Amino acid sequence: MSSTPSTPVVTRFAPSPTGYLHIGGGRTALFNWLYARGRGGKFLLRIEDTDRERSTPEATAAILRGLTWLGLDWDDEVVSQFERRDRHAAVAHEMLVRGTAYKCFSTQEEIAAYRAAREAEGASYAVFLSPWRDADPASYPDGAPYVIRMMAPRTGETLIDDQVQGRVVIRNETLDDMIVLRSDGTPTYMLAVVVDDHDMGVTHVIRGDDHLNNAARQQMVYDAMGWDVPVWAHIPLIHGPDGKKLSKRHGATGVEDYQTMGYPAAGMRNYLTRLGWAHGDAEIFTTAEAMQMFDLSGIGRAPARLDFKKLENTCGHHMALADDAALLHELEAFLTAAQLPPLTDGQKVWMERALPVLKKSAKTFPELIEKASFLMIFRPVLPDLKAAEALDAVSRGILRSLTPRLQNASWTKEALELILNEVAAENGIGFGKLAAPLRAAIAGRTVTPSVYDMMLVLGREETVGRLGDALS
RNA sequence: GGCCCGUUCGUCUAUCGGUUAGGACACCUGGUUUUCAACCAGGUAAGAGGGGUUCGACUCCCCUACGGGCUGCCA
Repeated sequence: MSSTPSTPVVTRFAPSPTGYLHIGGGRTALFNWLYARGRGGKFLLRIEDTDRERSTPEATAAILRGLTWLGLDWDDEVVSQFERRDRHAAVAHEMLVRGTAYKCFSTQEEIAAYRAAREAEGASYAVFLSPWRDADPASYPDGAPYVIRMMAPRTGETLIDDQVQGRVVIRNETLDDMIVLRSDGTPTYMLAVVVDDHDMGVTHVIRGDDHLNNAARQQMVYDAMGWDVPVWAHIPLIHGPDGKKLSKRHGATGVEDYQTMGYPAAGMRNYLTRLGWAHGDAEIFTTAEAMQMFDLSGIGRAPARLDFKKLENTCGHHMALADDAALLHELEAFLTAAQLPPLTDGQKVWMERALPVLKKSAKTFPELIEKASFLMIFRPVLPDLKAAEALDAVSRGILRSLTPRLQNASWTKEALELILNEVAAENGIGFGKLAAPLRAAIAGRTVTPSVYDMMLVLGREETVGRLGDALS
């Protein structure tokens, strides 16, 4: 590896804008981001939009949104690969001058025929060997279209010294002279990535292991141009819960899907970091801690399966750990993203009071809202079937005796505790028998946070009001 | 087909030749308790199979099986 320890780290994420940000891509971006940020380096973003047929500005916007939601910020301007096509072409021609590439006039039909013939011979592999590789320029056909092919070594082997996969050896005879410039003058991906990574000063290429084989060919381009080869780190792809490659039939594959499902971003980052990477027994950590700990050697070599239960658990920890004000903001952002009605001013006040308690037991925003349902509803509260059952005649009588005492109580947990215990004792019932109808009257349902927490959040006026509604 | 990569509890993983193979999620049991959670304590559960190397293999090598990737004038 040519980059010395003193070289500042530069990583990049380079998605193709052909759809939303895939969860696997999100994790790749996260790894690159953590690696750079943990070392005071740069994290760059490049959009690989050279395929004009499939690239759309909407997809680019979706990718940036996904990264932003995940909390991954990038340095410098976003680079468009397409806009750099002239530079790519210039490099291809420079390779021609250097004698590390050549013009090939073979047509696609000729290439197909070549392969078919080799296969008919029973050849184990059929890399195309261009007849123009060693041709005399004098024999070039006039004005015929041509591609520029890299003059790859035909013998020996190429070594990829990969930080995750180890030393991977690829025999050069299994690699063909790949095309670097198409007959229409546009660069191919293999050329464009190398030129861009070099020009952008990328020192560490951390990407999916579907590129592991490509690395060998790309390394040849670096060599052909006399450029420093970056540090390689090819990480395994994420699989679905069934161990198969993650695809649409698994459901959520886009980063934004996870946002609308209500996972907090911090939990998502933690989970994604831990998926396929480990640092001893560290499980729950902040992003700052992740930056400290993250290293290439901790990345596993086997594809990891997505586990929603663990994702939820991890998110639960981060929900509980979250700063209240920040959590409220994220909750509001979630409501918007999920196209749910925003909080009213009154609900917001209650939510601020409820958050310190509710966040401890919720794993996702939908769950948080579910637990906060008692403050999302308006008077008069309509009890559901079970709540109505809890409000039988006897219970209503007891609540009736409770109400006046609440009107004069100081609104603290201790004072309320005293009153409720007294009322329960006076009626010769356990606290549970009192809490059930009280809960039903306040929340209209039988599963809620603690009655004290609800009363404290709602305040005296609302609590007494709801009791009155239920008893009238 | 060829080439490349991978395989430890159900899942994510620790281990980097010598451990009762550890942790986390999930699951089960118990505790706490005003409901549901949360929380606390405990428990079940793993080295794909077969050969080597070695005093000793989860760890190193080979084969097989299974999974994945690449094999484009896509990225």
